[in-house]
Amino acid sequence: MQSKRLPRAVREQQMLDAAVRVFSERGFHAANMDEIAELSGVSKPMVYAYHGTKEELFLSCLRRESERLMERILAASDATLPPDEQLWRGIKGFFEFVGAHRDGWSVLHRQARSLEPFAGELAGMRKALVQLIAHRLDVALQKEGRQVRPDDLTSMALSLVGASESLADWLSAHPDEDPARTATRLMNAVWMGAGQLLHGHTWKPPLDERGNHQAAA
Amino acid sequence: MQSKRLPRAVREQQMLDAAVRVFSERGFHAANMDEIAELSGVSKPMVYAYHGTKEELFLSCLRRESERLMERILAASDATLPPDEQLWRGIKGFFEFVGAHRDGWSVLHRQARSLEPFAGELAGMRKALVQLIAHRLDVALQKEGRQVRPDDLTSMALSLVGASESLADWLSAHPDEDPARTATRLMNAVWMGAGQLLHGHTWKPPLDERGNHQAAA
DNA sequence: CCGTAAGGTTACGCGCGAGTAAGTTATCTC
DNA sequence: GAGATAACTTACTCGCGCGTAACCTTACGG
Repeated sequence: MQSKRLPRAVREQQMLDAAVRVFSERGFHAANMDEIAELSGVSKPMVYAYHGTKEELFLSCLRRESERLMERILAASDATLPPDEQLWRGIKGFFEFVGAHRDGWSVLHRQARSLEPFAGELAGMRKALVQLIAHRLDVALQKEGRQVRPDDLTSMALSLVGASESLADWLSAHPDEDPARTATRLMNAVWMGAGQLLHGHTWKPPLDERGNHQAAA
Repeated sequence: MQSKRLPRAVREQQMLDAAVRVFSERGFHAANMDEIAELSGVSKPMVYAYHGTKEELFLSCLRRESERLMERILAASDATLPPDEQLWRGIKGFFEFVGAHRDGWSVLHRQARSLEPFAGELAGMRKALVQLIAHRLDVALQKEGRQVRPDDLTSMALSLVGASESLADWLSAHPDEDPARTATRLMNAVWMGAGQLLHGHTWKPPLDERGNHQAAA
C-alpha cells in the first residue's frame, strides 16, 4: 500500500516532519530510523539517501526549526519600536511559535542541549539571540544616556532568554493556555521585576489600533 | 595494581563520584560502564552489584546531587528574612553550588532533562523548588496586603528558576567568574527588572556584619 | 515505446556496550 | 587459624539498531 512516488524536495520535508516528531517524542537515542522512515511513508534506506546519517538528519531538523523560530522572533520585534514593546512582541512571537510547534521546540531545547554533537550548534544559535537582545538593550540604554558593562548586558539577556525558555516549557505542557497571556506574565517578571510587583506595580499589554488588549487576540 | 579493598559504603560513594563525572562529560548514552568502573578503581561487575543497572545508577546520581543542591538553597535562604534578602541568599547559594559542583549540575540540568526515564523525576524536584518560591512570594505579597492569582505566582517563580538556570550554565562555562557577582546580576534582572534598569535603578548586595559587600566575599 | 534515472524495496552485516556466570582472594569473627 | 562472607576479577553472551549492498519499478523525455 505505498501511496505514491513523490519528488525529492517534498519527501525531504516529510522526512524532516517525521523526524522532528519522533525525536521529540522519544529523544535522539531512543528514536529509531525505521520509525522515522515509516512515518514519512517510505522505507529506511530512502532516509539515508536523502539525509545521510541519523546525526545529520537531526542536525537538519535542528537547523530548520531554529531558523523558523528566529525568523518568527525577528519578524515580531521591530527595532524601531520602544524597548518594552520590542520585548513584548518578541516574547509573544516566541511563545506563539512554541505553542504552535511543540515538538520543534522540544527538539531544539530538550534534545539538542544535552547531546554533544549538537550542543555546540545550538549554543551558537542561542548566543546569536542573546547578543541581539543585549545589543538592543544597549541601544535603549544609550538613548537614556546610560552605559553598562558588556557582561551585565549579556547577563540580562541570558536571564531573559532563560526565563523565556522556562515558561515555554510550562506553556508546552499547558496546551490551553494563551501564549499572549504567558507573554504578559513574563513581561511582569523580567520587565517590571519582583520588587515592583511586590508594591503592586504591574505591566499591562499595550492596546492595538482597535483598542483591544493584544493579549486577548 | 588494585589499591585496596574498601567497605561497601565508601566504594558506593566513589562510584557515584565517578559516575557523575563521566555522565556529565559524555552524556548518559555515550557514558560507558567500564569507564565509570575504572574511575571508581574497580571493575564493572562491582558497579552492577552496588548500583544495579545503568539507569538506576544515573538515578542515584540524580538524587544525590539534587538533594545536595536543595539542602544548599534551603540552608542559605531563611524564610524569616525580608523577601529580597531571601532571594539574594538563595540565588547566591545556588550559584556557589554550581560553581563548586560543575558536573553535578551538568548531570542534573543538561542530561536528566531530556532523557525520558529521568525527566519526570527531575521535573518533580524542580517543581518542588518552584512551589517553594511561589509560596514565599505569596507570603511576601500578603504582608503587603496584596493577592495574586496562583498561576501568576507560579509564572514568576518559573521565570526566576529559568533565569537562574540560564545564568548557571553561563557560570559553569566561566570558571573565573565570582558566583556572588553572577547572583548580583540575576538580582538586577529579576528583582529590579529591565524597566527599572533602563532608568538607572540598580540593585546592590546588602552589607554583612563587618560592612563588606557580600558579593566580594 | 523504449532507455534511463529517480524513486523505492528487502534483507542483511556487524560493532558496540549493557549486563552476567563462574570463579578467586582478602579480611573479619570466633 | 578455620570458615564464612564480603570484595573483587576475568571472560564471556547477546540483542539492538545503524548503516548498506543489491535489487526492483514507475515515470517521462526523446
